[in-house]
Parts: sequence; C-alpha cells; structure tokens
Amino acid sequence: MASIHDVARVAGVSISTVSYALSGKRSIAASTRARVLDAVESLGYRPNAGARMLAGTRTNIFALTAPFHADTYAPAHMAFVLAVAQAARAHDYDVLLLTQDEATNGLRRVASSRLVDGIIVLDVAGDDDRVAVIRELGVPSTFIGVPRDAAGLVCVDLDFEAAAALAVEKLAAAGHRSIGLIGHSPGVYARGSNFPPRFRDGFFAAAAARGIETAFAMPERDGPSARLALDALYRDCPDMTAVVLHAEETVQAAVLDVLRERGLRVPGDLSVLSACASFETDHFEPPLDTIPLVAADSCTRAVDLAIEQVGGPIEPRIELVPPRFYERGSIAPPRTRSSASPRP
Amino acid sequence: MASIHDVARVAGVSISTVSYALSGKRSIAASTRARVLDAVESLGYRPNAGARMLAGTRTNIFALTAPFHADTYAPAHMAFVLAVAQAARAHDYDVLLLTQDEATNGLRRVASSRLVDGIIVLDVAGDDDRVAVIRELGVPSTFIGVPRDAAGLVCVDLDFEAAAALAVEKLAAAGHRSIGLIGHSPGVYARGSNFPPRFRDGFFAAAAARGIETAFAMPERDGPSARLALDALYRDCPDMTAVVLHAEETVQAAVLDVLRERGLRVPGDLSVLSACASFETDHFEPPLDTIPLVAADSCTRAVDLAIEQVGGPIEPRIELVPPRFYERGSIAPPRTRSSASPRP
DNA sequence: CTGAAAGCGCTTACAG
DNA sequence: CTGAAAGCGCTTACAG
Repeated sequence: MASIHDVARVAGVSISTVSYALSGKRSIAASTRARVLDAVESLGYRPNAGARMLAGTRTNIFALTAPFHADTYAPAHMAFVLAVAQAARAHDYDVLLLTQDEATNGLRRVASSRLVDGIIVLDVAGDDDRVAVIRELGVPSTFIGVPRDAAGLVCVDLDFEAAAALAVEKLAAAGHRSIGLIGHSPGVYARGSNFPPRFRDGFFAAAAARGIETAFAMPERDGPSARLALDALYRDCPDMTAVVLHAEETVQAAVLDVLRERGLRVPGDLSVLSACASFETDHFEPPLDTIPLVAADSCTRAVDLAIEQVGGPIEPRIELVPPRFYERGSIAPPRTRSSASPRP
Repeated sequence: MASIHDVARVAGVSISTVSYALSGKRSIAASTRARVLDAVESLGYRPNAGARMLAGTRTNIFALTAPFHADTYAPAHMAFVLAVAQAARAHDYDVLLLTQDEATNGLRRVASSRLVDGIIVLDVAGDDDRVAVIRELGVPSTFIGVPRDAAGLVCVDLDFEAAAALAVEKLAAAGHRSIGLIGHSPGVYARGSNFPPRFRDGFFAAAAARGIETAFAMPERDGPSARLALDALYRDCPDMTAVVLHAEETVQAAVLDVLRERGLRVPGDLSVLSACASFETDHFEPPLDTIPLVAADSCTRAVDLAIEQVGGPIEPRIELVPPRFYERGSIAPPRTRSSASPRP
C-alpha cells in the first residue's frame, strides 16, 4: 500500500507538499499539484485513516446511536438512519452505527477513544439515558428529536405543532368545521417520545383558535382498533367532515379500508389528511394529501449542526423544521348537510 | 484526555508495560498490573483509536455494506443490520455503515484507507457489483447471501433448500399429500437475490421425492393478489390440505385474512407453515408453525468468519446455516375426504 | 518480568 | 511557493 512518502518520491516533492496539495490548506504551484495528483493516481494512493486521525484534529466519523425497540417502526427508523448516513457523506463523514445494547457505554467508548468527532442521536425518548452521558462527555452532538430536558443540547426536529396547525389550516380553508384526529396508541403518549403529544396539542390549539369542533382517538396498531377509532370519532363529532391521520402506516391503511367498506368516498364523503408520516402516502387508494415527516430534512440539518460543532461550540438550541404540505386530492369542501350521504 | 504516558507516570512503569498490561500480550507481575489498572481507572484512560489503528495491525472496525432498494423490506433489513452490529461488538468490533449511493466507491475508500479490517456484505444480489470490487481489494469479507459467481468468496446463508425440504417433511409427517406454496412476487424471481428460486426448487424436489402433489403461486404484495393466489392453488390442487408461505409479512397476513373470511380454519381445514420469515409468526391469528430466517444465525457466523480472515486468509466457501423448526400449532393431520368441509 | 526506543503515516507549525 | 522536522499516541520487536 503506497504511503505519502511514495507519492512524494514519485512526484519529486516533499511529503508536506503532498499533504498540502491534497488538503488544499496552502497554495501550491499548479504544475506541482499536477505532478502530485499524477503520482497519487498512478500509485492508487489513499491516505491512511489511522494516521490522519492521529495527526489531524478530526476523524471524519460520526457515531449514530439508533436504538431499536420492540415497538420501533422499522421503515421510519431505516429512513432516518439512511438519511443521516447520506447527509454525513455529503460532508465527507462516515457513520459508525451504535445499537441498543451498549447504548450509553458505546457512546463513552467511541467518544473518549476519539474514534468519532461527534454523535448523532436518533429515536430520542422524553427521558433518555443518552442525554446525561452526552452532557458528561461534552462531545459535539445533535439530537434528532427533543428530550424532556434539552438544556445545553442541540436538537433538531420537525415542528409538530406547526404541522398540526397547518393540517387544521388546510382543512379549515376547504371549509371544514368539524375534524377528527386519529393518533397513535395510548402507550405511545404515555411513555415514548414527545412528538405525539406535541402534535395533538398543536391540533387542539389550532382548532380551538378557529372555533373548529374536534374529536380524538388513539387506536392500537391493528385493523379492528382502527375501525373502532373511526366509530368513536363519529360518535363524538357526528358532523365530522374531515379526519387527520397521525398514526402508523398500517393504521392509516386500515382507516381507508374501513371507509371503503362502508361506502364512504374520499374526499367526497370525508376529507382525509395524513400528517407526519415518514412513508409515501401516494400508494394509498386514494392517495392522501400529506404533511410528511421528511427524514432527510431533519437529518441533513442535524448533520450540518454536528459539523458546525466540530469546528467549535455553538449555542444550544432546539431547531424546528417547518412542515410542508403536498396535495394529492384527498381534501375537498365538505358536503352540505342536505346532500350528505347517510353514514352507516 | 489522558494518554498512555500519563498512565505510565501515575503507575510508575514504562509505557510498554501499560500497553502490555492492557493487551495481555505478555505476562505482567500481578502487582504491576494492579497499579496500571488503578491508574487507568483514576485517569479515565482510553487508548486513542487513531494511534492504535496506526501502530497496530487492525482497526477493530468492519464496514457493513447494506444497500437499501425500493423493494427492500425494512424490518428484515433492520434485523440483519442489528444482528451484524451485535455480533461484531461481541468480538470488540465496531460497524461502519455504508449505504446505497457509493456502494462500491465506499468499499474502495474504507478498505484502501485502512479504516476497516474487513467487510460484511448484506442484501447480496445474484449479480452484485460489490463482488468484483471486493475481489479486487482482496480485503477480508463475508457475504450474507450467495451471489451467482461466488468463486473465491466467503459466503454465509440460510440453507434454503434444506428449509424447503424440512417444510415438506413436517407436512408429510402430518399426513399431507397435496401442498401449495405461496412464494414471492414474479419480479423477485426474475431479478433479485437467488434465495427465492433456491427455496422453490428445494420445495419441488422434496415434494417430488415423496410423491406429493404441489401447486405454486407468486402473488404481488397486496391483499387482493394474496386472495387470487389462494384461488389459483385450489384450482391447481383441488385436494390441497396444506400451504407453505414463503412470502412477506403482509402477504402471509393477507392469506390468513382470506382463510378467516372464507370460514376455513387453521389447522382444522388447512395446515399452514411459514417459511424463511425474518419476522415473528406468533403474532398472527392463529400463530404459525415456522422455519424462520434467523438473522442472528447467519450474521453471527458471518462475523466469525470475517474475524478469522482478519487473522489470515481462509478457504473460500459457501456455508449454509441449517434451518430450524418451531411449532405453534398450525399444522394438523389433513381431514379425510368424507369429513372435509366444503370449500367456498 | 520490565524498559528504552523505533516506527506506524500522517498534519502542521517553523523556516526560508 | 516549498522543505525539513516535530509530534500525534500507540504497538512491538529488541535488550536485559
């Protein structure tokens, strides 16, 4: 394996010139640089990673702590892991994957051995063990999600309150005055991360501000629960003309199945808006208007902030990514009472 | 951050003694070792990763190349990634995650910069770009899955032929003489990896050897296709008394839904065996007997073989992991004709 | 059982 | 614009 000395010899320069020619950290005569690059090319030279880590100030590796729990939704988890890896590569960083077991010890290990320059924290729980460790280590870190106590931390997340408000706004603009919300399972609100309550509260606040009637249900992940949830919404809001789905893919699909079974057309009989989903909603029948949770948005920003921190400390913050709306045709003005088709 | 010199000073020994006390590579007086460990503890010393990589012979990092395609099934993908990470940690190895974009360039980069000691290859396609790169790099690598041309490679995979034979054997032992197979979508057999054909061929061979009648269907991933597939099996095998599900979770669930709708009980009216699933089958209603694809089995062995290769070249091989059978109560003897309930 | 020292392959002040 | 050299923090022969 060729070393920097080999390149220097072939190019007829010193090793410092080779280093600078490759890093661009000082100006090099064009002809010299060309000779160096030729030598690099012909020798197939790649700087040794260990030597760079030791001599330089950074390792160009981020740790990604992505614990996987029993109730982790794999496709969303995957999307975030991939988005982080991709964003990191755009800054010439590699990603070291840390998993469940060893969650906190792994962080200690890779940070204090200086194997990584920083840490990206995924699947942040309200009360997360990793918060204390990261505070203690004082290593550049970005949380994707917001722990209960975020003092001193750098966090990035979708603005769930704004997403909920946007959902209400879009439906209100179409004329809806009575909107149901199908959320996650009760367990998710009890423990879990804090985004489901943030969305729920944002929804109620935005609806209240417009004098819109609301109902709320928290089905489990199975089809029968989705069916019951819809019944509960219609019971609480007999005039409901729109529903917001802030739930997992299986539940969203199940709700559409139930509507189809009952002969309720979307958006003719009911407008439906999917909110904060990290999956595509245009495979549904019908495709759903959506305010998605875009993994790439949060992850790109999180990596940017980690890179900034590698350069030096930055102000702690909670940075909220603004939501976006995509129209797919599942929202229409509500039927007037007279023309409404009877509900089963 | 404490260095090995600090530890040596505090313990009153030389740095080589510290190094050997920690690595155990030469014998150290018990009292000396104790002083060293005390110093390490009190200073919170962790060897610098870059320095170890540069001075030592290995980096203790494996690259994990896990491309994610449009039709990747996230839960299975996730299970394999986690199983590799866990197996690696058991050998004190970390995992560097390489994703889709940059699949082959990433391998070149991390291998020739000596950032990793070896490569674990996931989601192996029949005709996989990474094969040529890895041959060229000559770096310790294990494939989880078997490419078409595996010459010179170390591969680990479930023994799909044996799994299919075991499925037939279990059903034959219960008295079944006519068995349907619901496989993956036609596209998967056309391109994709080679395990679906391996399972299919193993199934036909085992059935033929026992004079068992067979039928085969390849539904797409949606519910309606699953329904049609079942119809096709009954059309081809009117006396079918058992079905093997070698398909994704959604399809397996859909088949059970269809059976329930039609009033066909499992295993009373039809025995069902799930084969090579990387998800739990005991959440199904009813829970299914299963010959699972256990990610940990293949991944543990794959990592073991990678570790071996770091020590020096080993014989190329395709190592097939034997299947296991778990009973959940979804197989029973077939109804005799007279007592059979009529099919809808 | 232990130590002094070379060397891994870079980066980056220091010097000109 | 370029070079000679120190130094990053380890591991591991070499020596005793």
